[in-house]
Amino acid sequence: MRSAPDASTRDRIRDAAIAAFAERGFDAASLRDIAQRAGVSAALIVHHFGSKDGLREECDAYVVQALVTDKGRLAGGGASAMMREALADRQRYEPLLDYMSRMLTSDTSAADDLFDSLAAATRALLEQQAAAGMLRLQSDMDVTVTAVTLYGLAPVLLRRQLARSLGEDGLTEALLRRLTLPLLEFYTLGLYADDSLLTAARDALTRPLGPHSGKGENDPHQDPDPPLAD
Amino acid sequence: MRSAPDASTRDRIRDAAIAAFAERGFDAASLRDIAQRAGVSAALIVHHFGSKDGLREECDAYVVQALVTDKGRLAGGGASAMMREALADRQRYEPLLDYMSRMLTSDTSAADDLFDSLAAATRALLEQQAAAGMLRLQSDMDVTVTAVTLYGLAPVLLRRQLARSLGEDGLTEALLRRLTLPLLEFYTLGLYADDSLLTAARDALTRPLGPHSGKGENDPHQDPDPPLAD
DNA sequence: CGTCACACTGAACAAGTGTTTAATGTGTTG
DNA sequence: CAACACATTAAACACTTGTTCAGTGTGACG
Repeated sequence: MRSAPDASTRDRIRDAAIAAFAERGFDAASLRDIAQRAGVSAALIVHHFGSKDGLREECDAYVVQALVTDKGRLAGGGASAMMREALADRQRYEPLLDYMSRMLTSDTSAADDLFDSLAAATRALLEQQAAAGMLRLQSDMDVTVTAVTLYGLAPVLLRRQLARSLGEDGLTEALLRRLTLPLLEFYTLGLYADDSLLTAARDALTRPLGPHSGKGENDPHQDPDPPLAD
Repeated sequence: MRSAPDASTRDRIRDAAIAAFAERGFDAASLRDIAQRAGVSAALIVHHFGSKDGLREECDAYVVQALVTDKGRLAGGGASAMMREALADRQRYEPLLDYMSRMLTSDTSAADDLFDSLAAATRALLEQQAAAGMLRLQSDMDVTVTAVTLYGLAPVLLRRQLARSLGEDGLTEALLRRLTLPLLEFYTLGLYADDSLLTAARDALTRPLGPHSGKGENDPHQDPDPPLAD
């Protein structure tokens, strides 16, 4: 993350730290590395932020604010808006997305806050669409909100694999264009042509108790995602 | 000549390393930490694996094999089978899932191999279902395969957030049960009640050139996931 | 002017890192 | 037995880490 040349020293350090943490991870990025990027001494970082952990906390807070709070950027669009923004100003947002990815898979409370914000934005969007009659009736809205949030985040967390798997070089505009229709078809029509899997799972779940209630090889419940065809 | 090398010590070190890497990350897990878990000295690890990086490579390979190759565990079920297995033998698979999560978001070729294996398993499953007439016609099968793989992985990578967000404590069986129907409904019926978003995106994409082809505020293309209601 | 505050630095420090070395045991083999 | 191969270790090594320390420069304010 490159900050404006006239940015305050504190801000330059923070931006350099975000870039370094995003690029190499919190442990691997050293204070001296960050200091060099920011053009200052390592001691000055401690002077300003108290400790490396203090620096991290400030970076966490800044990234959350930049991605969520700031301008209510996500309030309207969920994770998709994030990716569009990232494309529009790639130099600026790429480190933020990298940072966010590392954050979301870490066990920090800042990660929890970020995810909650994203989920809240997703919920707001879905409720707005539900009010407009665009949404199919959901059997468990909390699960839907969480799942849609997860599914919106997956291409960001795994964007390297996503791009590589489809022969693109990063989240290019061409790639997003190629994803658009298939994903919208998925969201509109689903993946399956009939409801055989669905009704089978429904039957299995409503059956009070299986033949032998233990966890056999063929569990009654289908599960997250590519559900099995039994 | 040489009696069969005492594999048990090597294996104990490898397993301790996988647990340590999964728990604290590759950088944060020290050789001495791993050595202590395995009940050996740090020097012995280097003796057996050459270096910490050598140890990592062996752990990577082992995890890939345990998750993918071994018994063709995933060949039939994609990421969903993984989670079911993880539930069935939690003590054993939890470190593997943690390790896999860190692996998939790292920039190693082992991560690429793992993802390719998972995608191949997903493709096999989808093609089998397509042959059985269960699948809706896909406009871009490669995108579908990649997306379904991503969506299957998301609950694993973000399982902490998934569980926390739904008030559960980890990937419990109760949580998987609760996810089953909503997700299958999603895969069977989609999220939206009509195709307004879909046709709007189709129109926008097939329109040869927009009013001003630059990247304006309202891009022609919808994008990954919670698509905007324009 | 003095002095107070503070951004800022190079050098040093203690702790931890991966790795090397020299040595010890221990079993197998000729 | 002697000779060797090899698992195993404690100790040392060179290096990096986050942090501290003692100081320098500079600008504001009396």
